[in-house]
Amino acid sequence: MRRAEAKEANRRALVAAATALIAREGTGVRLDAIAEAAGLTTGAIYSIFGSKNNLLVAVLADEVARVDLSISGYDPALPLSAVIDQYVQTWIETYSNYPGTNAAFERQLLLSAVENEDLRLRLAQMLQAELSQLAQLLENRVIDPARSSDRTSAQEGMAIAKAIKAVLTGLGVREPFTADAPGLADLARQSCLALTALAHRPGGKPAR
Amino acid sequence: MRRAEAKEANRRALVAAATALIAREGTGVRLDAIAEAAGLTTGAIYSIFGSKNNLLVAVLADEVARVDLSISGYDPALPLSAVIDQYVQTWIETYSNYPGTNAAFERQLLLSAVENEDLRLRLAQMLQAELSQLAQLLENRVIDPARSSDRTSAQEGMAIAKAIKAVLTGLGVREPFTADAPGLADLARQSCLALTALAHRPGGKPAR
Amino acid sequence: MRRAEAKEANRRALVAAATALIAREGTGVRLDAIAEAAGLTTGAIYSIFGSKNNLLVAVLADEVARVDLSISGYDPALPLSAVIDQYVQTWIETYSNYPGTNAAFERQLLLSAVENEDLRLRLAQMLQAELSQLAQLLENRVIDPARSSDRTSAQEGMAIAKAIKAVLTGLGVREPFTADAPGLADLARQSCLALTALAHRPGGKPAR
Amino acid sequence: MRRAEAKEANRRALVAAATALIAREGTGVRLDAIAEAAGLTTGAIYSIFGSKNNLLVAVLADEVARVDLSISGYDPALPLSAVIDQYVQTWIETYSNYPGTNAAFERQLLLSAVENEDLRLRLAQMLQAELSQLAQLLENRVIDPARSSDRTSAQEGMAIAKAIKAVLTGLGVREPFTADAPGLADLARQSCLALTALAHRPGGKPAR
DNA sequence: GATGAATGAGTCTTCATTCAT
DNA sequence: AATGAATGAAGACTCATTCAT
Repeated sequence: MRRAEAKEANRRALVAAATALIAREGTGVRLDAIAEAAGLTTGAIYSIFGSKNNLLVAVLADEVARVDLSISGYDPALPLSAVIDQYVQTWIETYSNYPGTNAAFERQLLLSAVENEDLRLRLAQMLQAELSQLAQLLENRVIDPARSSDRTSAQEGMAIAKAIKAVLTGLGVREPFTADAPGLADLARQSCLALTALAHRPGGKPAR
Repeated sequence: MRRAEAKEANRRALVAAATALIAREGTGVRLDAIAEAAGLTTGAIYSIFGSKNNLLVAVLADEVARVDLSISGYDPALPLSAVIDQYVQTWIETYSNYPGTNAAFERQLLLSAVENEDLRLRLAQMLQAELSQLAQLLENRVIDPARSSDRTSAQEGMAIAKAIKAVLTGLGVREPFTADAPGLADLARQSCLALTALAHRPGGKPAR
Repeated sequence: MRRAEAKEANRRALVAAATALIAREGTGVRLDAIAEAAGLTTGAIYSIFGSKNNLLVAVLADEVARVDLSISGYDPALPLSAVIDQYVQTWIETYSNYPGTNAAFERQLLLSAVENEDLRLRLAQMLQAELSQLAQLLENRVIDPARSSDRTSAQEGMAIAKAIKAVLTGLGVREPFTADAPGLADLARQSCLALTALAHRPGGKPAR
Repeated sequence: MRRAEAKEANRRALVAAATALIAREGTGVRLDAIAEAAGLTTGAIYSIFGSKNNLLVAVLADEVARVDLSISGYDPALPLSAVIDQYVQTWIETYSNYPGTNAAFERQLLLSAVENEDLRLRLAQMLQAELSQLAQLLENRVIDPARSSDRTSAQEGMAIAKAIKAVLTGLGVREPFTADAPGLADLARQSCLALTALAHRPGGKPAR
């Protein structure tokens, strides 16, 4: 089945080209540019995806899959703050490794998604999935090492997950408008750790 | 000077119309639509602003001015958490009062400014100003009412300000993709309060 | 109001250009070609008509108006056969004067109309109007000069009108596929006159 | 020779599918649609016919063959009006049996052939053949049963044949634009019978 | 200063056709 | 012989911008 393989390869090439170009120029990229970057023609895009919109959705789906893989399996014994620290660390690395690309890509997608129903639904779904994964990771964790019986409830896990996601998204979105890129990583880490306060309860002083 | 007055009135009408439409449809709105909403024609936009881009910049500048006015003068005696609470409260109200409009407007501008250098610079400047104001508000505040001598430094004020802004921006940007709009206000409040932990120091009690 | 006049002139130029080109090449003509022929640009077509389809409809409406004018006022005293003769004569002249153009235009429109709902409805309406006019012209006419009291009923007028229209349309549509263009006029005339037989009644032998 | 048989079967399937689709959607149908309807792929069309145009020609040729078969052998003793009646009856049946299909097919081909030289020549040839057959059928027929020696000449036969064909084509082409489909059969019959008047000569009684 | 008709470059999309398998 | 993925030319439509009135 050489045929199917070739098609799959082209499909991947197009998604990769699209991802890169979208990160740089936004979803307004011309199909010609994407096709050329993939060594194909616009017709191929239509042959494979049917429309520009479907290509965008495919690009998004691809991203979802990648994220799904990266957030798995943290040691169940880790306390809350350690898990958060590790998660943020991963985020920072991803963020720094693909200089600008990854974050820019998400920003661009967020932007277009507001005006594009198809994309909005997909993105909502993807973000929801990410959130659930993170919430699960933060659930049933020791809050204060000194009191190991005190663990995060599912609600707390979700609340912290939402707050963390908001902080990171906010930092990412605002990044192009701020001068001090260097301090970003630290701020992200400190802020997210501070959010553990959302789980503290009456034993100490409650956060609520 | 009737001429000048009329021009000024038209200018205002166009900025208002543009603000509303951008909030709803993004910066991709057609000039025709903006002109019509303002009871004028596209030609007027060129007469007054010279280009679509200049109109967008004007819209943004208008917003800056409005924000500058709203964040002023909190009682110097208020402790850190009270100031944050009040600030978030204001944000929530703004957010709810102009259903979607205000927040949507910022979202749209924030997101599309990435592709537009003119806009990016203006927006960076505006966001920086907002940030400084907020940082100043949070500076030299009592952290823990029990220890009134323990006050936030300028650095801490800035750090908390950045974190708060990130949380609020993140919540705003993600909002169109999340189901539970109702819980938004609470989450915003709790999260921002949790960020006071950024000011707690080893000597005092850790954030609760 | 120079503005409006200019627009109206452009509108007419576009309709004329479109009519001519459609006759020659069919409704598949490129908008560029039409615009160029009218000394304008494609944008003008969109400014004035909004879409290619609307232009086609306008072209059709224009044709309707022209036909409406040409079929009016035959002497009420003329007997049936004379009216038919005159009508066919007019048809033949129109047909010959615009060498191919007119007939070709109708043919082309008939063709595209089958696949274009908008056009189909308009054309149906136009053909219905034409038919009614002709039917009215043929109603209450003396059938046999020898028996001047014997006149066509409304039903008979309509039936003959339909038959005449069918013959003429049929001849027009088949014309590009027949060799003997010269005999066309005569055949049209004889055939239509023969259709008066549709009105003969029991006094002679009924046609029905 | 399994290969040849399979090819022939595919050929037939494609012609049948094309005929049906052309009837419904016109010659603008996509090759994909035709191929799919025939259970094949576009490549097969090129393998067998070489081009879309050749397929259309083949479809037309197929139709010619079918028509040749259907118009044969009317009783030589039948008078003119009876032959016409029978012919029209056949037409009406064909028309009604394949609801719309058959007539629609001819309509579409007739109309689109104008823009396609290959098709035009073929169609001209086919229509000429049909016409000759019908003319021959109408030649040397008794015009008025009361005067059996009065028979149609070859010229008269041809004239009536042309007129009948024009009427039927005209009715068929106009059909999609008229409301009263039910009356169509009757009108066709009456009109064609009225055309016998084309054979009446001064000596005999005038057309009734 | 405002009007609004026209411009025209920019893009997505369609589909007959090709060709390696 | 048939497949079906890719091609690429063609064409409709959008919209910021211009400019005569």
